Amino acid sequence: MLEQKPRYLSLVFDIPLKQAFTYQDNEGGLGEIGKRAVTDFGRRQATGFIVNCAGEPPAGVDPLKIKTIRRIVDKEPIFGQEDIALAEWIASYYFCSVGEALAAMLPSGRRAAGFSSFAADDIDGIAETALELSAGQRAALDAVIAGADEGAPFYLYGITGSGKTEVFLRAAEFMLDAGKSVIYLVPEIALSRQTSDAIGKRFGAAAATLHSKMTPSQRLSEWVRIRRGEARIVVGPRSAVFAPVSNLGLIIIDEEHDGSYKSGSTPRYHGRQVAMRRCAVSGAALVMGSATPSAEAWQLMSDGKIKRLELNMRLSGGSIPEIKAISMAQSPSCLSWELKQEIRETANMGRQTILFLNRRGFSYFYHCNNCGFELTCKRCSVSLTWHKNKGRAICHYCGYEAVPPRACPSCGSLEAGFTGVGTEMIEEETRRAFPGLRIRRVDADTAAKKGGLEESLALFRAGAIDLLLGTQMVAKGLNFPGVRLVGVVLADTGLHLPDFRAAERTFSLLVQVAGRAGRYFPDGKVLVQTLRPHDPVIVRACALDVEGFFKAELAQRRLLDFPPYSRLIRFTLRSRNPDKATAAAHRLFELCRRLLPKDAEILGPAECSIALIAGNYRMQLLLRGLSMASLHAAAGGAIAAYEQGKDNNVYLEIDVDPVSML
DNA sequence: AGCACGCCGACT
DNA sequence: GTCGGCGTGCTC
Repeated sequence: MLEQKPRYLSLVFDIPLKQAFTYQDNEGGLGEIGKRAVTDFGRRQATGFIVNCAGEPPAGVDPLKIKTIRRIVDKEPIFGQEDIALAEWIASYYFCSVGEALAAMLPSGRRAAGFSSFAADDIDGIAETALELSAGQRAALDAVIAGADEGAPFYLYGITGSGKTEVFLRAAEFMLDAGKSVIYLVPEIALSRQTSDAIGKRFGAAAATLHSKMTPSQRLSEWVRIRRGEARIVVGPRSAVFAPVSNLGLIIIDEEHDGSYKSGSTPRYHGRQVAMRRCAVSGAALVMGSATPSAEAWQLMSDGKIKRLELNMRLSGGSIPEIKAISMAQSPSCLSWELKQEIRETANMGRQTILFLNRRGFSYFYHCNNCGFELTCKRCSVSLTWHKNKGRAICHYCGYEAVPPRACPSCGSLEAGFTGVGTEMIEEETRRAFPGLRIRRVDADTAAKKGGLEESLALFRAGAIDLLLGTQMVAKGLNFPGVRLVGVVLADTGLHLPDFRAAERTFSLLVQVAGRAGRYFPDGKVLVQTLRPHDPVIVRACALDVEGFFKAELAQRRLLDFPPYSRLIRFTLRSRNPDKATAAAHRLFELCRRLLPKDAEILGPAECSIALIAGNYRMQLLLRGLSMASLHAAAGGAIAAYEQGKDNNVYLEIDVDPVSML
């Protein structure tokens, strides 16, 4: 009996519409699940993904409205059933459409990571041929191999230079030998030509790389090599977690704590979360690693849900540099006498300095210059942000408002108020203090210019620059042999962002900076300027006391019900019209309140920390609960109801497990 | 998200 | 008199 050809195709599109659209197959009848098709969609043409084929149109579709496909794009399906299932999981977990999820899984993706990676040849000890393993490395590798099919993820916890990379590579080799495929995730910024080249040399033609400097056609050809099974180990950033490998055996997540694993645009997925899902579905092993794990990972390790493997020996025997906190409490200048002295000395030695500012522009927080007191929200424990127009300090989590005290509430000093520090200011002052030095500033603005960052770093490496001044991005490029001194201009700026992860990020950054400094210039010095040299976060970072930090930080998180002791879903409502944004936020709040489970609560609505972006006013609402499942159900219901009576010109953004609260 | 249709303000 | 602002509605 002749099998009836399916004539009706269900297509999804890369737009926020969650429904599928039915089309008739064209004459050739080549429509198949997993292929793309060009269609007439509304008044334009659009490419959609075929997610279903049937002999009859689905019920509820007006047959008169059904159009015919223009053409089928792909000869062979680009997505298998398991890829579509993963996209459906992403769509339901992150509240996006299946089409948006599928688009993100493609090599050219939705906006291909626009970040410019730079030539930090941070090969982190990757050797072309396998090195002799230390006892610690051997034990870790054996554990990974022995437990590879048991299900629980592994975590290689150890300082920079303890040889995590070599263990990752050996585990990868083991999987490749067993006929399986490997995905090796690295943070966006650290991924350089040299890193991928080094891994490429180690694995030869079996390796594929997907990095941000590649052209779309290069990405596509790598993608095809992976799909065909020619490349079985894939190295890349967040989006490489979707690499179309068959017979997945292992996913590696290097620098697990790194924020670039969380997507900043729809679909707002977390690479680690997707990796866990892929591994769970396929039975593959998952191995992560960092010297400074995320609080979530640390908690899972404490609970034994992630197996912790410690690597605590420094292979090269390199020493940890002296890390010193310098109090800026009474300093009239943003460069302390001591830092200036060290810069001068370094220059006299013919060596180089990196000055590190962990935030661009200005940030304001209330601070007492006499005793170090800071104004924070009692409920949310985040800094209150100064609103000049209202004359009030406001909590951006719960909306709490306070009139900032004239005198310090703690010591009564009048030397209290809102302080701000910016890159431009530092640059100006540094140039004034050291007219003879060749100084270069590197930040998002200067890096935006084509090759601006590359050029600066090349000049720095060549010794044509004496002092490099920059933001986060220089932190990962600290492996310049000519550098002697690393100065953190003001550690507090990151510490006082209105974000419950502020301490974690500041700590992590300082430890990473110090770890690298010691690795690449063992005679080096690290000076950390701070308004509060006795702040436990600063003290523990300078002592590289990760255990101590997490003990205190997790106690605090538990007290305030923040992750990892709760889960979050964040709603952002933006509109040109502030009243509409506010009204929409209150309406969504009401809808959430009605559906809210017992073990959950709503924070807000409140203005976002950055309340006005590009003419859009932003309000936020935070759903917090013990289980993501129940939060999810409530959020889903609220969103559906919200979209029924859609307030026009208000855009709703949903962030599940948000990483940045700004 | 696009894209078109549609109705009110300052310009060749 | 029109160009153009963006509010509204729809996409098989």
